[in-house]
Amino acid sequence: MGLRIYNTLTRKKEEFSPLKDKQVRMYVCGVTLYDKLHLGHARAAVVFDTIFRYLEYKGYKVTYVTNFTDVDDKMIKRARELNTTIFNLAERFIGEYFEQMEKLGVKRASFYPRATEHIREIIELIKKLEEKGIAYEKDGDVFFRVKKFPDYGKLSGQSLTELLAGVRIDVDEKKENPFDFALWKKAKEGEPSWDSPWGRGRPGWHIECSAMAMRYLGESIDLHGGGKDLIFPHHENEIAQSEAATGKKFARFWVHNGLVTINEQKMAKSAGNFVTLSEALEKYGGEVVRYYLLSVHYRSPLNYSEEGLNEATSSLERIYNVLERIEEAIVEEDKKFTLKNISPGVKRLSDKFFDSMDDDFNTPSAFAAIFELVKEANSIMENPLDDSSKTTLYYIAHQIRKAGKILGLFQKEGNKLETKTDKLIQILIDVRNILRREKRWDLADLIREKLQEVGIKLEDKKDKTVWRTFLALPEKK
RNA sequence: GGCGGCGUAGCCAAGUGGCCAAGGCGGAGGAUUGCAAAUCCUCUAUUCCCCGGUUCAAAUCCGGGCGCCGCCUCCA
Repeated sequence: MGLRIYNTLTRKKEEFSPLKDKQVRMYVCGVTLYDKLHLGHARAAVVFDTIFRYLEYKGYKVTYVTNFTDVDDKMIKRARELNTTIFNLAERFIGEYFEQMEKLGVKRASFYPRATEHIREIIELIKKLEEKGIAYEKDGDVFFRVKKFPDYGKLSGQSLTELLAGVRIDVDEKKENPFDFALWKKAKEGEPSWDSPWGRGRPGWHIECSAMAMRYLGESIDLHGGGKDLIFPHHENEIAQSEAATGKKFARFWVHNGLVTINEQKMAKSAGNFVTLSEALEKYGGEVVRYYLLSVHYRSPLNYSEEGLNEATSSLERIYNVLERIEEAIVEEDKKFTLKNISPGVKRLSDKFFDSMDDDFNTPSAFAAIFELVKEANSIMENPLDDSSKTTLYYIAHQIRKAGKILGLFQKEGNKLETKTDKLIQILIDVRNILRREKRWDLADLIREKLQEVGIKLEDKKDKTVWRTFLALPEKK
């Protein structure tokens, strides 16, 4: 079955295929490096990372580019407030960005271009538009003439006339049309600026993405992504600039993730309602946050709640529990399977995972498939195990790990403490079991409680006691 | 005002014409257990915001309400 992706441009799910055989060129609008990341940024990063991973799983060679906006009004303002330069500011937030992305299990993209490092490409692109009569210069600013691009509005589903009817943007005297947008901005006193044919200045926001996407991926790309809030005007303008300049279709699939809300309102710095990514990571750990972000379909809004994160913790714990139980139940030589030894029912469940992912990356449905496998495995382990059930168990564990690799989850290994600690825990367990035999429950329970406090959980089975760490929780120092 | 979207159990959340409306969290009861944890079994939406309509058949399509959200200005 083929992968189907919802395309904002056509407003329907379409069969995905790249322009060039098995190569996918994908560009996702990244972040502006002026402040801390919040959960909204995390969502976009995790969603597109999952898409990236799934495309690779499907056998595509993916070139994934996501940019850093390192020059704009906010950067300049922030740098001034902190009495530093936009370059220092950028360095600082890039460091933080990668640190947090790693915790979220976000793989490195192929390239992370920065606007300030592509001024030449940006200028070239603007010149091209100027030559075609699509861009016009006015007192050192350069604007895009939207009237010259008949398709303007095709992504957001609004025609220029409709847009003009509801116009509430400040009318800029320099612009011929209120929807004309800046390609190049004349430098004001003390602002970072670069030489250009129109004098000292800096790029407008939208142009950097067009220039960098083309620089790394070519004039036509397969998939372009970002948050839903970027559809208009950012992506609309990217299309206009790029297609006006090249005469070619800029991106075939436009993919937009839903926004994170809090109390049903969009999470945003300006409104003051946001949860920083660092707070969430600290409290719940990267894997729980990632699970939480993927527990809702990527196009739907996600309303932040602590309960949601707590539920995610419990759910993740359930998955790790079964993986550990299977690990305990089988030995090395059971770790093989041939598909024909697996019952059709179990196979169907693992297919359901991939069918769900094929259906516009339906992760909630994919999780359901995983939980059905979890139930099946636990259920098998209620009874004495024979070769066939061990094979099935291994198959299930294998499939869950495989699914986890795509989702960026379930990759931790349990009970992996250094041998000495391992032995110490075993000593405590042995002592405790002696106490239990002598029915000295108070002491036995005390040992269990104390171990729990340091993150080690004991489970008394029929004939043995096993210990686990809390894999779903953030590591405590 | 224009454009896009949402409303499914206590909570989260799939499902867009047809078996008993997935799955998770939580809760209740039972099994197991010294207790706990983990796990299993049963139960927890005769019904999908409301009202009409189309159809043999609708949560799913159409019309009309009500409520909510996003974009139209920087924003993942």
